[in-house]
Amino acid sequence: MMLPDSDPLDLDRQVCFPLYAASNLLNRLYRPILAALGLTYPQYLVMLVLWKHTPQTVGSLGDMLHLDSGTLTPLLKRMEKAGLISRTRDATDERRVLIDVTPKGRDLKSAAARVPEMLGAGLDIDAESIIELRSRVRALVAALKGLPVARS
Amino acid sequence: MMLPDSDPLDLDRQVCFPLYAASNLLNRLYRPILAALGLTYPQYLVMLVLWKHTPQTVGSLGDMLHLDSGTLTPLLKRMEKAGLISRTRDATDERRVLIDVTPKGRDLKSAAARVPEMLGAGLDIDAESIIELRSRVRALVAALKGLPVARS
DNA sequence: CACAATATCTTTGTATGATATTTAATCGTG
DNA sequence: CACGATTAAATATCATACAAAGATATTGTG
Repeated sequence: MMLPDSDPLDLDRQVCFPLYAASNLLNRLYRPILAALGLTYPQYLVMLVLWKHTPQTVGSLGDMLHLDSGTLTPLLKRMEKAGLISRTRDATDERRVLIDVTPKGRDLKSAAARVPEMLGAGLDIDAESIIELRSRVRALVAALKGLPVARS
Repeated sequence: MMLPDSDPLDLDRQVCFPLYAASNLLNRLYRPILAALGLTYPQYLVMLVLWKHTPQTVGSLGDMLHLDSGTLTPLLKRMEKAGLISRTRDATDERRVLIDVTPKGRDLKSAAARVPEMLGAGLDIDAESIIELRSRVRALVAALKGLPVARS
């Protein structure tokens, strides 16, 4: 994605590149903090969803996190192996797999509550900037989801 | 007293999640377009740098793209195998590897010039929003780079 | 000059993510 | 009810990313 001025191949003019870099850098920042909980960042996102509402299907998790089953299935299997969640075929519709938190997964919630503040700690950015940024990025995500998906 | 919407574990309140989602969605959008050029998104970023200034070392590419050599080395090897770049030990300092574009890599530039406009095409976002977003994300990236790296 | 500290890149192991393909279950329609 | 179309997950393959460890080369300092 590009702004309508000058050299279209200038890294500094790209909008996507800072987003890509920010995503990588944030993941790097989260990693050691979440590792203490035995989680990766996408696994943490799955837990956030499950702590709000359970059970979820692989598909409903994918809708919320914008990921598909090809990514989620192996990730959820690792979480199951770690004892954080359970995966059960839905008796009503055997195509679906229901994802639920285990007691161990539920226990993690209190420790996770401190994660957001730990992240913000060293970050030299004011609240207004963060809120404005969040609003702008959300608008972009909405626009990206609204795009007609190219059918092959 | 805690307001109901101030739950720190609410997915909707996170700043990082929209950034993560936007990055994934953008990569998904870029993929088919760049595939026509035989590039992935990070490979495209490497080419953007090289088209501006050459040669680069693995380290200088990493500084600019915020990636480390553990990510770049295999990526650059694939690009070398594809004939887009060359990798040569620096005779002056044998620790360093100089990365340069091949004629084939240089030829790709004209085709790549149309990539940015192809991306923006279906996106329903006005220029002001994009500029504001870019500015905010850049500030975040700068703040993230300014953080003291947590030593384990 | 010796040699420990540093710098640069590579390798290894683990975990994402993406697309395409496959498998199994359910739905819709004649 | 039959059966093709659709849906939901799982699987296969490829390419990132990261941390940590390893291999070389260079630098700095006594």
